[in-house]
Amino acid sequence: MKAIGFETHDHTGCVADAMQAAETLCADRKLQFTPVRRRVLEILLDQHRALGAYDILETLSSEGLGSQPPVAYRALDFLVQHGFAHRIEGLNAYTACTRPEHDHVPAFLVCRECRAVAEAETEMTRGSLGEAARSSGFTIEDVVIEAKGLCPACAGADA
Amino acid sequence: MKAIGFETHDHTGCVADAMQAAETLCADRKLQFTPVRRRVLEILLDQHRALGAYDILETLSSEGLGSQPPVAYRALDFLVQHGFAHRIEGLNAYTACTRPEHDHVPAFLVCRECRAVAEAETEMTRGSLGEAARSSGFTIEDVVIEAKGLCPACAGADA
DNA sequence: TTTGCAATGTTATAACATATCAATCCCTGA
DNA sequence: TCAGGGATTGATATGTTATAACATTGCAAA
Repeated sequence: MKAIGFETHDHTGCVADAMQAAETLCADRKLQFTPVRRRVLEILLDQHRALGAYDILETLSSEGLGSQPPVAYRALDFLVQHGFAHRIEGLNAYTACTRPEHDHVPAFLVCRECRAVAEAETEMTRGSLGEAARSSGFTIEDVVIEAKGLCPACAGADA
Repeated sequence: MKAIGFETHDHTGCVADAMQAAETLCADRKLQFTPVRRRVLEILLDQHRALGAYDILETLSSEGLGSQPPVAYRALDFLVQHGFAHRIEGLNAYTACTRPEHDHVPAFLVCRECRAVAEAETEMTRGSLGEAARSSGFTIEDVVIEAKGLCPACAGADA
């Protein structure tokens, strides 16, 4: 139970809502929202920060849901693939998506201390990068935008 | 000897120029441009694509310049720290900086096939992200922007 | 000469990720 | 209802990237 977008909020409700949304989306798209996948998303939502695959695996393992790396990676791949989670490249870690409903190019604010993650909108992206790409004949398939720094809580703790 | 910005160019000259620039900058800033550091930058420049630390280590090792991982990582850290190279998070790899002279927030076009890397300018960045950061009290220290896709050469090879 | 400091050398291990193949589940059409 | 096929899981092994920890070297300032 940490920061989300670095503000406090009704966390229990936020997790429940997100899980409900995921259930619905999976049903609509005829995706199998299996126990492991469900639980991994729950674990990610519960934290609002980036977790490594092995962090997740540890929790799964303690709950008898699987103990080998592929278990965690498969579930994470599924969640990322379908937009329920994002991979944070700068940390080799994963975080729940705060807006699974609509298609977006996410940008992240990632705290290097506590690994809290806030997800921001980005209008641009296709703009300045898109031009550079077009003019050189490069085909963009995916864009990653991550800002690393200190969240309010950790900045305060330092001072 | 591959693409740079995905166009052909005078590669020998480009490497020599970049090395010369690095020499000068190190002298100005009283940085030790040691043989291993020099050679690693050369290796990166020679390729214009992202190389893993172990790729580099292999070359170093074959030349008697060191055979253990820390050798490569230390040199890469130095180069990245001082702006002579960038880390490509999306590949866990490294590439030479094409503009070490001026301070910039780089954006990369990274080919997922051949790992060729083009470095683009970004005017914005501080803009939309900066606002989100400010309003939530987050302190940005570093921004990573990477677009993954297909370079012209690899897109052509597919078709 | 001593002391300090940056860079190296060296070993070991941590952390992250995937290939492979067998077994099982679950939907769907006959 | 049951056979087939695709998706998912189980399990083992291994590959890849990165760092901790500690010893040593080399140079230069005090």
